[in-house]
Amino acid sequence: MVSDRSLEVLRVIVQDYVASREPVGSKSIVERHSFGVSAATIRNDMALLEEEELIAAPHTSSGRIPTDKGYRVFVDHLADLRPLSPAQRQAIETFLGQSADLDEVLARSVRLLSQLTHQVALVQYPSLSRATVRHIELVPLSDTRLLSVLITDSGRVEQRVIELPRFVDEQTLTEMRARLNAAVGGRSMVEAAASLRTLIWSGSHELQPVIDLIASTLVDQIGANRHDKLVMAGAANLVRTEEDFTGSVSPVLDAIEEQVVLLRLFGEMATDLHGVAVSIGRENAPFGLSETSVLTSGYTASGGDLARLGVLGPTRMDYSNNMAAVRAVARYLSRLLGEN
Amino acid sequence: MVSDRSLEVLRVIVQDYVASREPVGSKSIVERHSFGVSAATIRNDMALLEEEELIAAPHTSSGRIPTDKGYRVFVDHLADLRPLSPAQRQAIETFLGQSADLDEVLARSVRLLSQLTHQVALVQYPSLSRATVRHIELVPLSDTRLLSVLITDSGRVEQRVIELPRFVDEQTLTEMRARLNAAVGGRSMVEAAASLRTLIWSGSHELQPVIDLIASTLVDQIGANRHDKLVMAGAANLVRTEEDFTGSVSPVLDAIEEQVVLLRLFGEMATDLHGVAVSIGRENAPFGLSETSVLTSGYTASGGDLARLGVLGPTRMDYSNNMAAVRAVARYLSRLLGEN
DNA sequence: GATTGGCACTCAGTCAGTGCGAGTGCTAAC
DNA sequence: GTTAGCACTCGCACTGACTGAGTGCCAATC
Repeated sequence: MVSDRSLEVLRVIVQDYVASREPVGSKSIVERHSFGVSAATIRNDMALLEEEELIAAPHTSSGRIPTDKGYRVFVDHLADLRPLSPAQRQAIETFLGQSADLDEVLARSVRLLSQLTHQVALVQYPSLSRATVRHIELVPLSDTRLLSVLITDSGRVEQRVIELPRFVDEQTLTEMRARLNAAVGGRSMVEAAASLRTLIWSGSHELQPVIDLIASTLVDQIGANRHDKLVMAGAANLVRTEEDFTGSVSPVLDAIEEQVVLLRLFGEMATDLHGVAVSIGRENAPFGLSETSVLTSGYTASGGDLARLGVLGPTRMDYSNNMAAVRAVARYLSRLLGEN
Repeated sequence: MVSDRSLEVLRVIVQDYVASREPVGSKSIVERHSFGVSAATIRNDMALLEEEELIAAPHTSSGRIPTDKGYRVFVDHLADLRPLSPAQRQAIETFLGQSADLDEVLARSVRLLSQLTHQVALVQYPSLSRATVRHIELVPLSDTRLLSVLITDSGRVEQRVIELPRFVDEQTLTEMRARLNAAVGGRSMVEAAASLRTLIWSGSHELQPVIDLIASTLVDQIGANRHDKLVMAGAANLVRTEEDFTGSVSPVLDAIEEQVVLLRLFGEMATDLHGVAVSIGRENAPFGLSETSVLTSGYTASGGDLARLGVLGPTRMDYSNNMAAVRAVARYLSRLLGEN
């Protein structure tokens, strides 16, 4: 069994290795930390940790570095969620303080997060699922082109251009607009979609195909879950930490340009709702990210819509700081978007 | 004076160096190309080219590589705009064939371009300047929160959430909506903004501040030129070509995350309208991109709105292919968006 | 005058050999 | 359980010799 001191040794190994990028040896531990015991004792502890596969030696005779399992224990039991520095808090305030539309807020959040953590930051768009339809607008762009705009009570807007099979006059359009709004206004997205699917046009029969087309486009807009969209920032940070990857970073860069992969990863990490979920190294192997760690946290937008944000970087990262940053930004974003 | 054959030598030096990443020597030239002269003659030509600073030797005794100036001559006089392969044409068709909204089209274009060129691709959002206002919609989100939606005839939509100082009933809102639409409907962006700035509320005096607030927000929306926005894809390609940069790629990655820089660069390259503009190596020094080349071309969206797209990569790149790809995507995009 | 063959010279890259030092593992003593 | 001592390992940095691609120049040739 690993003793308390052994765990303490693991902690300083993780901390020192993260700070210095160099395998840490027993001697440097007793130099830098006051354990009150000699290097030999530390060595015994390290032998224990190695037996448990919490640390490993890159070469036969060199310092030790944490394994994925070691990081896991560190994150689960040893990491103190270091509170953000005043400067960092300040950064969040000034960065997100000014109000703006959703796109803008998320774009700023992701940049902020990448600056706070020096890693690649990711923010998922909130799902539309729980919102209700506030308003539908139909705007003629030309004789046979129509812009349909769907507005939800959370203030989100989806637009789509529709090619009409035939000309529709302004008068009819007004009627259609009224009819559509009556059918969906105030309803939840699911209800609204159902209502649209069975919409019957009370006027001229010839217009039924037109209204069908519009309705199906709107259903499409409702279904166009922005949940499958995410924004990213700080790719440069990956290159800066290139030495932390045994191979090349380019497969990692490939993976993070493949949004689908990241979304699946985000999905699987959705267990822990408001805490920070951490997935380390080989745990991410199914996503082609076996040398990276991913920290995510959930945030809630208006209407209880849920999404995640997080950072991605080499397993050798400052978990304490990054977890705190992810949590702080998620909370701040929840507050900012929850106000609606 | 550099003879015709010398220029031909420059061409093959550029081509071979781009293909092999290795300095090319006189011997390998006569081996791979049928000049009908001996290596010694080629050497004389190369001495000429070196005198003109079109090629340079990395080490005293090694093959030669093109200088920035050499690439410039190559691009201006020697590059044949190699037509895209059928597979590439096919890719463009399938990638951009399906209709979708602007965001989606641009997102696809940028990915396509990065795949065709294996470089970082950039697409600027078209400016709103020449569009006219089609419609303004005001949607109450709560008692004191209002969503203002601005729709242009090019089918673009700008939204903004407004905090009202006081409650405004549905009736009044309808009047305001009508008033605003009357003031701006069908007008160009510039005219609409002017009209909004001087808008007087004919009803209750108490509501003047409210309409002022809404009007100023709308002016803001009009001014929110999306021209200052661009999308990027293929950052991974930069890392893959890392060896082509003498130093690190990380300053380059920094620069391309700084959208402002790229937009300024795009702005300065706006000379050549429909051709492909090329900026090579040190020509980009003011933007911190002195080891990269940028190829851009303009495209036109609906209403004559103009924007640029292009690729960015190491000076050692396949100019012929990339220029052709940039031009092809720009043309296709113009056709796709111009239809509106 | 352009082209060519010949030849000495340069220099980056590679590879093996060497010495150094940080760090371990083990054992015996405390 | 802790400590000191010591032999051993092995990555790393350094060195020096060697190789080969490639040049520059000159005299001969077309």
